[in-house]
Amino acid sequence: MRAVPTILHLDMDAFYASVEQAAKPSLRGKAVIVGGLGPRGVVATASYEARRSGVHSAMAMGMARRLCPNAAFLVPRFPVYRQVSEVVMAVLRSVSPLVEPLSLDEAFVDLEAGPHGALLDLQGQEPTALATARVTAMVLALAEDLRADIGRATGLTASVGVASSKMLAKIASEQAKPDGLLLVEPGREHQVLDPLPVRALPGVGPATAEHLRRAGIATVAEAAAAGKAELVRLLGKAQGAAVASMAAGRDDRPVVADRETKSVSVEDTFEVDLADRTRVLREIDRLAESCVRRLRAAGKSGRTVVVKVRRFDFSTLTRSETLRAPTDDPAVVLEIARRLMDAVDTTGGVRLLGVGVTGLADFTQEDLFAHVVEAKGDAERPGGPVAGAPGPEGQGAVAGAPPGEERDAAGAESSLAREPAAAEAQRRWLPGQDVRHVEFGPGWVQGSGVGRVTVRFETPWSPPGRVRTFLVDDPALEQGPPLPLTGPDGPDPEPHGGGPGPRSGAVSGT
DNA sequence: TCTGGGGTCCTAGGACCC
DNA sequence: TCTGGGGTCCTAGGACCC
Repeated sequence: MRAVPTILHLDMDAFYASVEQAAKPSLRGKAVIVGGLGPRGVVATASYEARRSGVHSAMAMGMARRLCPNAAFLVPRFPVYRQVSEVVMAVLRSVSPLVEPLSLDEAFVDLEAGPHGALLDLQGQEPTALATARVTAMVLALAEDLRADIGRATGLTASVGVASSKMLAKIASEQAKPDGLLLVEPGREHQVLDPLPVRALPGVGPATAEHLRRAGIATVAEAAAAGKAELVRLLGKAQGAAVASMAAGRDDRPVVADRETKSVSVEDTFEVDLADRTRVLREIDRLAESCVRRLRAAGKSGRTVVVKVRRFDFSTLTRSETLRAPTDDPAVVLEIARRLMDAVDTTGGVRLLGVGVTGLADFTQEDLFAHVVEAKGDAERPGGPVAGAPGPEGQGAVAGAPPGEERDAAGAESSLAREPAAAEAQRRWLPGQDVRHVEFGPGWVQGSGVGRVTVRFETPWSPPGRVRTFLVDDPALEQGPPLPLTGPDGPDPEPHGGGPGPRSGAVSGT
């Protein structure tokens, strides 16, 4: 807990949806929903326009479509989000080297570690009202500059919270949304914290909140009043103590810049449950290879292999095996994953499969992939996609060939090769995806079906563009590269996304 | 409406060792 | 013959976060 509000939390507003609105002029001011578009997809991000219809993150896509049928439903474009995220993090590092990213769109910054740290430090002085007011004014100016810099660099809006701890900085940025700034003055922490539902505390999710509610604890003030002993009794040692501290406003967690990766995993939910054992094992092979490729791209090896199975009824189990020494050999991981799978009953069908590696160590060997790859199709070749660059996310596997046609796991022919043309077209032209036409230039897929694909031709820096329809196999149309958000004439002066105009202020006297 | 994918941390029981 | 306590590792599951 600091005497001075020098921890900053920044959160991009409706990040994925705002990137799409910036990239696609025709979507600005419209409801945009980004997520898995298949029958089992969920919402990753909804624009504020879509949220007005009740759509939110993690909602089943089916429900989102019913609540907001006229929204634009788009597949996520992670390479673009990653690129924008790097720009955002670079702007944050211009203020202080101590930046802790929490995800692509969120980070903590420790301002005391930066060039302004000395100025902000009260240097052991009494935190007089005057000194505190001076520091508060400086931090507010700094944070407002930061938001403006991010607007200029990305064309997007961000919300910022500043406080004397991580917890309060994060709560403040939440309250500032969208496109706002909120600073919690030292001494006013309880004013902000006490009335909030316990759910607002980090680490208190639906299950814990329900547990506390049954014990008559609904707000942070009530949790604080309950005391540590009672909370430990209710929630267990670690969580009880954590909730007691947080509720009392105590949070001394430092901002940590370089957190080590502890596990790597890959999983896939299938559009239709897998019933066939052979198919299940083939998918395990694919996931294991993909997992090891990412492991090696990160320069790591691991000791424990984990497989994850979600059955038709959503019951989920994991099976793991630990080696004596870490490996990054795909053949080893593959063999263990298969063996673990042998002990799992999949009667009734499998909804999701996953393969992961934990117990990571820092080493890689070269060329272990060579022999595994030989019999595979182009899609699975390593060294194609750059480290960590995903293919289409959340695509899973489409219902494959009918069971009668299944070959054994070693079969050289991939199921993709025998996929019906219509299904192949469906996966080739996904809404939101970048395309290029030899005559009309760059655009994006608006939709496809019955042998046609509809494309809107526009770029981040053009006015809203026109829509044209093509045959799905039109040779003039191909996948395109994602375009940068900032056009040839430099960044857009008007940030997109967010909602109402900027707001900022400090929590001070009532 | 029907529930993604990538992670982190904690708990608890049993094995094993001292 | 009956019975220790503590530490560490492994496995499985669950809550939580974005």
